[in-house]
Amino acid sequence: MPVDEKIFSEVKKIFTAYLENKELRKTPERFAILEEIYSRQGHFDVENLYISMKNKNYRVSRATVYNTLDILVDCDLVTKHQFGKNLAQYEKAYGFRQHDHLICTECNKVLEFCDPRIQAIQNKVGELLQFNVLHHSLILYGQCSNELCENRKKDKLN
Amino acid sequence: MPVDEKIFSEVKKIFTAYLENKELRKTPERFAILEEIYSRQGHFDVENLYISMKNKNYRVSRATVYNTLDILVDCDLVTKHQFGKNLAQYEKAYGFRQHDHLICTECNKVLEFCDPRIQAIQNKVGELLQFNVLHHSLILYGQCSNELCENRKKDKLN
DNA sequence: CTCGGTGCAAAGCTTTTGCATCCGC
DNA sequence: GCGGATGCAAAAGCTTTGCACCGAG
Repeated sequence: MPVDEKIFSEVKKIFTAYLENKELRKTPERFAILEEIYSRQGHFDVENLYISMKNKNYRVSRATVYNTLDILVDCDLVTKHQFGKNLAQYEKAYGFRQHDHLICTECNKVLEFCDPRIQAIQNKVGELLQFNVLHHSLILYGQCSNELCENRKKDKLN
Repeated sequence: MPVDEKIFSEVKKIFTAYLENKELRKTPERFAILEEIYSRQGHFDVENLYISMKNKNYRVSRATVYNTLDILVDCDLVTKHQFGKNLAQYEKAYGFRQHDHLICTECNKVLEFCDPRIQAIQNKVGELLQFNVLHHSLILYGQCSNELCENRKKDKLN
């Protein structure tokens, strides 16, 4: 079984268990959305996802996409990001290493990185301020190196 | 001179220099907005700020508030946050220690903290990925201790 | 006097809501 | 069959835009 299918079957089990536990209905739309998300690469927003499903002639509404994403975020199968814009970005979360983001303020490129010290900070701050820290969001903003930054290339041409 | 007035006079100088450097006009609205921001405590959103100024019978428009906030964020006198909601939160940034945030997912309380290791992470990741990291946003999400969490208190009463 | 900035209102976008219909349990 | 979930469209909420007028340089 390919890695992706293996992950998807695990994810489906987790989602099923979560829905049963919360006494929510196991509708075909919810599983179709989950499948669509896990077949994608990288970040996406609600409109992307909605259009993709429409293009596959799947009958869904935006309302259901929003509803299902909320549930998937709740059960940690999907992560929601607010990268400074007013458009929520989402990302599949199971079976992929937890990571943080680095965003180029010039070309909007998003890179990912991991640093174990963040976990340490999370623990220390939680202890200090008596908070039960469950998750975090760390975004570094800057400019990527000249060779890679598309906007700077354009600037040079002008 | 009180601390706040001293800070405000410094901030005004910085803003003036920035506007001159960028060849932007030094309009009374821009300085009134800056003053209103620096006379506030904690976080605020555009509507808060707009209403406050209206209540003081100052004639401003939302458009000007948005425009001026963009400029103030550009020159680092104001910080913009997206705390997971689709409503931008702002905060004065000069003369106050740089810090990060801890948000209670139950009662939405926002605490602040500092940890020098974040600077180290920022430097290391920047070097590793060839990024010129300029600033960051770290938000920890969790639940505050029972005694402090208003929502849990309410839950207990019900 | 010029043209950037402002106020106001309208438009734009993302997200939420209301309601009739549908279908999982 | 009941009541939660869905689809659709309308509404809501934040932000941006267009345009006439104002005023900083």
